[in-house]
Amino acid sequence: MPKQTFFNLPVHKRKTLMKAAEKEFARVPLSKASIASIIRTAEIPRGSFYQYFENKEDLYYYILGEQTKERKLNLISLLKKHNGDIIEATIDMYYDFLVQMPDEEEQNFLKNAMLHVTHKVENVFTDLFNPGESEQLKEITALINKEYLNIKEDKDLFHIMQIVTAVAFRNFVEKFSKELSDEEALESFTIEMNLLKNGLYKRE
Amino acid sequence: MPKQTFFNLPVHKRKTLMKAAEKEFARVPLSKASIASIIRTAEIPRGSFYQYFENKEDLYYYILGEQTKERKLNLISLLKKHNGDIIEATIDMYYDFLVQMPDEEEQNFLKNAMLHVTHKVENVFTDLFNPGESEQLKEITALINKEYLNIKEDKDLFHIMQIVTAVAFRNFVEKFSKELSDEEALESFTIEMNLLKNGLYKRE
DNA sequence: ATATTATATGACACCTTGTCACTTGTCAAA
DNA sequence: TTTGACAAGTGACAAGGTGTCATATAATAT
Repeated sequence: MPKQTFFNLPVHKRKTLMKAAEKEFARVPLSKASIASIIRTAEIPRGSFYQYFENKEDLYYYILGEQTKERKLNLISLLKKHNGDIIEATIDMYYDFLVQMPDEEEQNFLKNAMLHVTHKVENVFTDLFNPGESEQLKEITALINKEYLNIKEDKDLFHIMQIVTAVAFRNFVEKFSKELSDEEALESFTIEMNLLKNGLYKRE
Repeated sequence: MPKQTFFNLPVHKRKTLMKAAEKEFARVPLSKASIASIIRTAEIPRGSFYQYFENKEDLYYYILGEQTKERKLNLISLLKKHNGDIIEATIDMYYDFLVQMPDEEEQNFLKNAMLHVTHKVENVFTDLFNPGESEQLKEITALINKEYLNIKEDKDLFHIMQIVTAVAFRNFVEKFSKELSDEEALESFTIEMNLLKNGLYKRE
């Protein structure tokens, strides 16, 4: 987490810094990103950077976390739209990602995040459904229609969400790494989501 | 890929170098690993390193690839043991990983690989089933008993393998990141594998 | 007005990487 | 055995990065 000093900053300065960081993380993956480059762009002295953040990663995961907040809201509205059908909501979300992704910088940022995933990055994405989190999680689980689902106990819901996000995540990565078109990516994704719904094994 | 020069090296020297590299990659994740440290341990000059490898990553993915070869053989034998039941074979493999993992260094190496996954690392793991690969893939797909599976076309098999590996992989990462005991990890994994078999959604 | 605390700053020590001019080894042909 | 050509070995070096710290400055409380 950024230090308090960062949050005390005048909005203008804070935004400039974030902009510069996003630009750098869109340019190259985290491991190749340099603080030097960020502060050059933002025109702040080196010492100041360390006044605000522990290090590169601190800043990076902060940005990623902020983005997740928006995505969480999106998921909630999609669950409502699809009567709590978690798979349909996920498919819709996947579609939004592919088609609605606005500027190129944001796309590159995501691409770099996906291709050079660290566990933390993946968590930020799957944290959409992570237990022990905010009240938002409760809102989400309440929205999920368990009628559809093949679960006995409540904790099975957690496993289902783990599976859905793991597969969805992998599909994003594939989309970028194999440079699939939106249509190809969506087809592949839909096939896998249906396999998840119905089971990989034949019904007896 | 390492350069030819590396393969021309006397076995002794090559092994020393690999040992040193494995040690370094067990110590810290790829992004923090340093060539300087490797050559210090292996007692080879800096210039030589670049005679053998493009860079850190080149060496790293080579090691990871070598390890995959062994794992592939393991999978083949497990498929035979389980009559081509891909889920049962995967569960068995997961168990082997957890329980049979020999020395601590190998464990740390894997841990670092898992927690700081890049797309390439994940691929090395899922490449167990990647299409377009060796004849071994044919051997593996031939071994898989499609009777069990809920597939119409042959390409669905690919999707099934993607799903199984994505979920298995995620489970490994969770095991390390949440520091689960072998029993906990295995329980979670088995639940998810069964959900995959039978489907996340209720049968109508 | 003064003390206290928060913020800003950039030079610095230290570390890494990848390169390159140069040395050394190898081996087949003369 | 000499020679020459090519492969391999070597370490100093430039370029660039990180995190820290002593010092300067601003802001705030007393």
